[in-house]
Amino acid sequence: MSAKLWLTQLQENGYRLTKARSAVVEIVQKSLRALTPVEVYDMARKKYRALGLVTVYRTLEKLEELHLIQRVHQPMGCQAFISAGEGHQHLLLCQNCGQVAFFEGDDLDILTKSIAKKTGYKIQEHWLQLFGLCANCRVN
Amino acid sequence: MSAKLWLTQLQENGYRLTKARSAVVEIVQKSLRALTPVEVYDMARKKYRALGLVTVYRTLEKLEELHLIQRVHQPMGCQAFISAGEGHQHLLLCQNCGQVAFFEGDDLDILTKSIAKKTGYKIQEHWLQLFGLCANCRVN
DNA sequence: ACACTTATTGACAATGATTTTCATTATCAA
DNA sequence: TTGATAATGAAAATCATTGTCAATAAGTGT
Ligand SMILES: [Mn+2]
Ligand SMILES: [Mn+2]
Ligand SMILES: [Zn+2]
Ligand SMILES: [Zn+2]
Repeated sequence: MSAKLWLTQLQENGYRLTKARSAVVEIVQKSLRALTPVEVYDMARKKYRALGLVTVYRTLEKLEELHLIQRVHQPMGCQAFISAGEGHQHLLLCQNCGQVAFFEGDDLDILTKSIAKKTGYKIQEHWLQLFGLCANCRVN
Repeated sequence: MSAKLWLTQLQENGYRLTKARSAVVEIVQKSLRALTPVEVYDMARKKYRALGLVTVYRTLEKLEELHLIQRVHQPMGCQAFISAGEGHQHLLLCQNCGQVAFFEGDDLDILTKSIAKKTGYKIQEHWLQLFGLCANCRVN
């Protein structure tokens, strides 16, 4: 999905198209690693100087609401966002450079059924996240 | 593990045994759901009125350091702690009452190997967390 | 039991992150 | 072009966490 499409999505949901939003979207959409609000602010201000940090927060809020981005939880902190995968996907994070890869096709059915039986819980959701080293960082 | 054992652990690691710590430990150790620092503060103050919130933070810090508690990440927030499981375990959270259950015996080897091959990543860790309804909340 | 050393405490202040308020501005439908 | 109003950035407010510090209490040795 391109930045243009994100902006369209915003418009289609009744939000106006502004320079501030464009700048934020452009940064977040193409980032390969999760960014914090301040990081987005710093980077996006290179494209649009007048941008305010508050607007970054507000824009991220809307992008999350539209499922265009998702929050990334990490040992070091949980306030970073990354362009969201489509459908049911999971994250694989490089512990060195932060690069995020998506993967799908996990089959946790057997596991969840077994856990459900053992614990008596009705399982409705799961979070799975892998950590490691990306191809680049692995060699260096 | 009992509250008494936690206090012993603290002592064995050179920390002194105090009323403040006892109160915090007693609350956190027996809780079936993850508690935030303020929740711990409110609950522990019923046992020890003079307790300060700062001490709760400091005690939780030490308990985490000794792996007696662990941070719980949830959609609503990531600043709650629960008595830690032993060894490699995962969490199962009740979305209604917050009750936490541990489980082990997940076998993600096949999955991680497949992902490693596909992505080129070297996988070193994983986070797995299940969400659902506990036996009680399921019926009510 | 007592005295001594020093870790621990709670109050308060400082910081950092996020949210709210508000007057001004810019978007977009008419 | 105009007008209604969503969106903006600055500043202030709130909330969570961390740092400072003088007073206190835990544990050690006597
Ligand atoms: Mn999955
Ligand atoms: Mn596991
Ligand atoms: Zn990397
Ligand atoms: Zn429940």
